[in-house]
Amino acid sequence: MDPSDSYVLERQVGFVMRRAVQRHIAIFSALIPEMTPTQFAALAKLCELGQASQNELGRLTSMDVATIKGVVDRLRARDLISSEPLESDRRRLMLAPTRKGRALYRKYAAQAAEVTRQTLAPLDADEQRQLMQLLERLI
Amino acid sequence: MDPSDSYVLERQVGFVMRRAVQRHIAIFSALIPEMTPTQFAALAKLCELGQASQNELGRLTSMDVATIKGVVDRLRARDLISSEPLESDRRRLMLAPTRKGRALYRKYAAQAAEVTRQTLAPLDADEQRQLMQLLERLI
DNA sequence: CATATTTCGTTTGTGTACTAATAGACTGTG
DNA sequence: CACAGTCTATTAGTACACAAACGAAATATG
Repeated sequence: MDPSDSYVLERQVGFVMRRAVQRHIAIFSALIPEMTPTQFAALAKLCELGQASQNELGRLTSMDVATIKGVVDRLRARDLISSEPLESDRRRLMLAPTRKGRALYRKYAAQAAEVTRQTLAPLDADEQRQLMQLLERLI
Repeated sequence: MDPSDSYVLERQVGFVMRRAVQRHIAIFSALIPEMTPTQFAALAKLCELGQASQNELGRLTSMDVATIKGVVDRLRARDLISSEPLESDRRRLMLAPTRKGRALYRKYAAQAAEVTRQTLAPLDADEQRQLMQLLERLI
């Protein structure tokens, strides 16, 4: 049997999702050139929480330990978050947004919501809700 | 205004898509440990076409010129594809799957389709079709 | 109390993915 | 023919993303 009977690249979810993510990232970096989507996600979650350990922040933003470390390093290098070892558990590194980090978050929070709007713009309101619900059920 | 009124990480398409892609990649690498999704996409498209230039293959698999180069390098290093400068246009690098590459593609084509099935498994047939159509309209 | 297990952060290595810059080769137009 | 613009591939640099392995610290269990 011709393998192409069972496999057509363009019909695979992975391929379609990869392309959709590419478009989303392009929109994001046009609207928020100062940061990557991942960096913004980490900063936003940390602003929402006030503070969190690195590990915790990674879990809440769905980032691997190695990934969150890199993201935290870059945010800290830009003085957007601060880190301090925890007294009561010296394995843990408590993170908190700096004043500068909170300001940047406030500056871009509306823009970040706009990124979602533009990404979903080809769909009407009903379809947007459907897509989000279907995607959430894939996780 | 509290920024969290307009921005909630978990409600952003980018975040939800990133998580869905993470799950998809986990399923892929469980079923096809020998190759990454990107490498399989390139190999599959090349098997479908018979041959293509590096640039052309990149366009057809939605990979940047720098990205497709790395993918091609790794496939060539494993002797899954061959490359040769084109006589009639010495800028172009013609690629073709090797016998080994075609064999590997045949071996995994059905598995790759199974990856899509497992990724979409939480949805019924109708919802699967809906999701694919909605995602395609985002591109 | 002692030790087995778990947790947290780090490091290394591999593989996308993009930008920007460069060089070489082709094409079209004056 | 000349040369401006375009196309192709490469390189360098930055940033996720995951696996695997490690040490240090905390916790659980006997």
